[in-house]
Amino acid sequence: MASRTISDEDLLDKALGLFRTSGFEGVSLSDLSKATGLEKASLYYRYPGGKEEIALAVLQSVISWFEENVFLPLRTEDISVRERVTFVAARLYGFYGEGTKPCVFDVLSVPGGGAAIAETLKAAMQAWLQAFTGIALEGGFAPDEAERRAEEALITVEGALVLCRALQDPAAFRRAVDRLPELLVKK
Amino acid sequence: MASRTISDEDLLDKALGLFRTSGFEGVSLSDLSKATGLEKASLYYRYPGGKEEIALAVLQSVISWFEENVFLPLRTEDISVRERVTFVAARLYGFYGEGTKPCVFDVLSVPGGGAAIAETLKAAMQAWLQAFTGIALEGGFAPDEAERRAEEALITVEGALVLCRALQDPAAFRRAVDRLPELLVKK
DNA sequence: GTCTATAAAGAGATAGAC
DNA sequence: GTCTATCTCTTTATAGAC
Repeated sequence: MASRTISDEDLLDKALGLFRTSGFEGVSLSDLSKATGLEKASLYYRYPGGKEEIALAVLQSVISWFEENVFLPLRTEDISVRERVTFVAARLYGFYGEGTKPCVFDVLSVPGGGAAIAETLKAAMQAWLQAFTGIALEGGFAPDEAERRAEEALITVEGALVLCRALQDPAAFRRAVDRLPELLVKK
Repeated sequence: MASRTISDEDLLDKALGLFRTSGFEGVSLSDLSKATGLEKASLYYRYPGGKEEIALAVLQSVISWFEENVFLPLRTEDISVRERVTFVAARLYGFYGEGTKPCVFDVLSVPGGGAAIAETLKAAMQAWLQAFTGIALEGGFAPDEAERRAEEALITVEGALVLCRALQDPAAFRRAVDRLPELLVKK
């Protein structure tokens, strides 16, 4: 029963599922082993840095997803500014499982994962903020107002996900996502 | 060197400091022992249920704080509606260390603490939502709009704290708290 | 009511076979 | 490249002295 190999992509996807719901400290190598079908030693072969390196790779894969599905579409001028925001809102709605799946940026920002994770996280949030600021500028707001609204939009997404998790009810996330176009595009 | 006793209040306050920053899984009994000055066996004597019972007691003490400093002031008719919101905003600003201290409702909503914690958390968030809805009604909004605004206000507080933690910068919380009066009171 | 001491289970991590 | 086996440290939890 040799090589029950799993692709890096699938592996990180399984790991993402664990980390985003249980957090860094809440996930053990045994959990990762069970979820991926790889023994612990095999996980160390692929990620010599252990759990921290896996979490960091998860984070980077999520950042790639954002670049492709959020940051890039917001800059793509094929469609109107409002349509871009609506498109991205739909992507985010899916990525967060209609409000049922926590934000890995939020959950992994709880200390325990080490400095590399904290710094990667910080950069990711800054990039997200910048992307929202950019579209708000294109949406017709003055620079200061655009920054304010980008921050409010990001707060809305993250805050709604916290609310949904605590209330055990995803409904607030639907309403939050629906607010994004009004927040980022001037009428 | 016998009874280096610590009051329940001080004990839970130390425990709150640990849980709100590191989460349930990120805090060990050794951490609690160091922070409180009590040996682990003594912690079990006071809280036979161990870490879960301590976290639950922490949660209940925070809920008591909210009843006294948020829910009750919002209902107290000595001062104007707007003044009540401003007062509560200032209390929240202090409780969250000007944006430097995470929300224990957020952090403890990550699974791992057991069902009792999850249910207590849910009830706490519902109570907070209800308190904000009440003041928004008094603030001059129609029932539907009051509910919407209460949710948005709660999302703003929680989301801003997530942002501050990830960005390692408390500035957004100041702006979030300042938005509460406009959100909950009609001009 | 707090302590020391320790049990039992689980964690992260590595050696070496295949 | 994945496995089995094992090592060490930390975890939760309890027994029993004071």
